[in-house]
Amino acid sequence: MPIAPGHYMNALHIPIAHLLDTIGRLAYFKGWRADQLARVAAEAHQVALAKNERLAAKGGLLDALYVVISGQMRLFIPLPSNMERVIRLVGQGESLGESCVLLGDPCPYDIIASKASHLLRIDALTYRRELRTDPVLTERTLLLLARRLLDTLRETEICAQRTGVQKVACYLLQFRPQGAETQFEMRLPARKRDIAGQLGLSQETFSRVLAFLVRQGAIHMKGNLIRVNNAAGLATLNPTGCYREPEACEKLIQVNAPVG
Amino acid sequence: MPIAPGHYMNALHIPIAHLLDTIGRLAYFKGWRADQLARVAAEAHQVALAKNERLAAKGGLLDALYVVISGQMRLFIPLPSNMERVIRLVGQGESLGESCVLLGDPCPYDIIASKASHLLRIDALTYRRELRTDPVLTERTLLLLARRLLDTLRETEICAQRTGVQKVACYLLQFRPQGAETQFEMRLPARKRDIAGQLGLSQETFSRVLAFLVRQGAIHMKGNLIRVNNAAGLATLNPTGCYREPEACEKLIQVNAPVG
DNA sequence: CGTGTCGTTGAGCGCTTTCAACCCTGGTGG
DNA sequence: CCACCAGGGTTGAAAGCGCTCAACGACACG
Repeated sequence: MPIAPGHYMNALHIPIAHLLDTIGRLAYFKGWRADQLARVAAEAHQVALAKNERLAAKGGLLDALYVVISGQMRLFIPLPSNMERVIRLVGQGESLGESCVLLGDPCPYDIIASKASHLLRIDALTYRRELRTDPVLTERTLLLLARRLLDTLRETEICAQRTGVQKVACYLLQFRPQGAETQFEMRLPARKRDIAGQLGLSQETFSRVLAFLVRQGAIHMKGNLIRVNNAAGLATLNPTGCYREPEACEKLIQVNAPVG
Repeated sequence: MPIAPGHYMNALHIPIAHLLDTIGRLAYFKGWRADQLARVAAEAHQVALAKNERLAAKGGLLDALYVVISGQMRLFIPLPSNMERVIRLVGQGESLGESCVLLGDPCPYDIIASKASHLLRIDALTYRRELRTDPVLTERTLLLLARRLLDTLRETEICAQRTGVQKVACYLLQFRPQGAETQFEMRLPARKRDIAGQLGLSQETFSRVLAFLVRQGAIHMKGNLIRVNNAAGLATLNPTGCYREPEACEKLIQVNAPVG
């Protein structure tokens, strides 16, 4: 349902009385002191975004920290050919914009709501004031950025793989739980098109690779739900030009030891 | 020149008396208090690495912060097919390892000396103690990681470009100084092979793209020194399969408006 | 003058992209 | 209840681009 333009980005959906409870339950604010939460709840603004509405553009100014109350935001670098290189998908309780606010740098990506979303907007001045007056908070933020940097490097590693099969294998194996040796289930955290953009693939190639893995028996797929049958085999799968000729694949399956 | 194995990683090259002055001049320690510097100089160890010697392996433990006193370190993700995806080149006065030390996570890349190098090794306990006891230092580190995260995103943007020509163009334009509209000079900060690894290209492709840009008149190259003739033109260059057939390129140069 | 490192060039293959059409599902309104 | 539509996903055919392997050239060093 489209929202009237004037309604964008300034709706107040949660009554002030309940806002404190709501944000107190968000993962981002875990461990904050009561007085800090109260100040943030009093000073922060709420932002409502319709699906596909843009919060910021690459190169623009980002003068606030945002915390996702509900919905999902998509951070991506727009490429020639209308493709998107997805940097991060930000879900409920996660934050975005720390680096830009702290350094005053222009936003390095486009930010768009991938679903109808509800954000908390913490002004740059407010944010920096809270950090400055509480070393504990500064340290927490330091750990947050360290974690995000390592996450980004993991993405880089995935994208560095040469073939699509290797990329998808690396990506899926990220979700393997502790102790799950060979089999596990997972759910894709976004549209396949966005996952593809995260792996540096076109959605068509991503689709083909998944279909190939299903044919090989390495995974089983039903909508967004994926069951990995052979985690060890995934990493070593040979992408031998196989996902173009279904019939040639059938032969290969019979030649090689079946994975299922 | 090979160094005796026992000599690796424990040589003391700078007398204690001069160490304090030496590290005080490094960019990383800019703004540190005298007493902090003194403690670090007293407790840190010096590490000498021969060219191509490894400091840490991907997946291994990294239990110290390192600051480059001299030389250059190469951080990269090893790929099947013996290729390297270079994450970062760390030069004099720069540091590495913050995220791993702070989070206790395994090292996300291999670390190898790309030249004979001299490092300062600050133990994890020492490092965390200094951070814990000085909020100013914590805040400085926070800004450092924010900067590094944005730098990593810029690398991601470069690597996300579809064609090699676009990658190289993006990479070169990074070095454009303020106010330099169309022309500027720069020096490649490492071996071409490592730059290629940073762009997600093979060294052969990188070489071919540079040769193509020279033929087009977009740049001029002499060893590691590159002069960009037409910054605006670089970004819009069409990679039309041209760097495979030199004679076909010649025609294109005459058809299109010459860039030089 | 050998030797090793670094960079360049050539030929061929293979993977990914591109553009296109098609399928499938859920929501909507008559 | 069903026709219709939009969004998301799948599949096909063709072409482009980069990788691989190999050989060669340039240069510094001992």
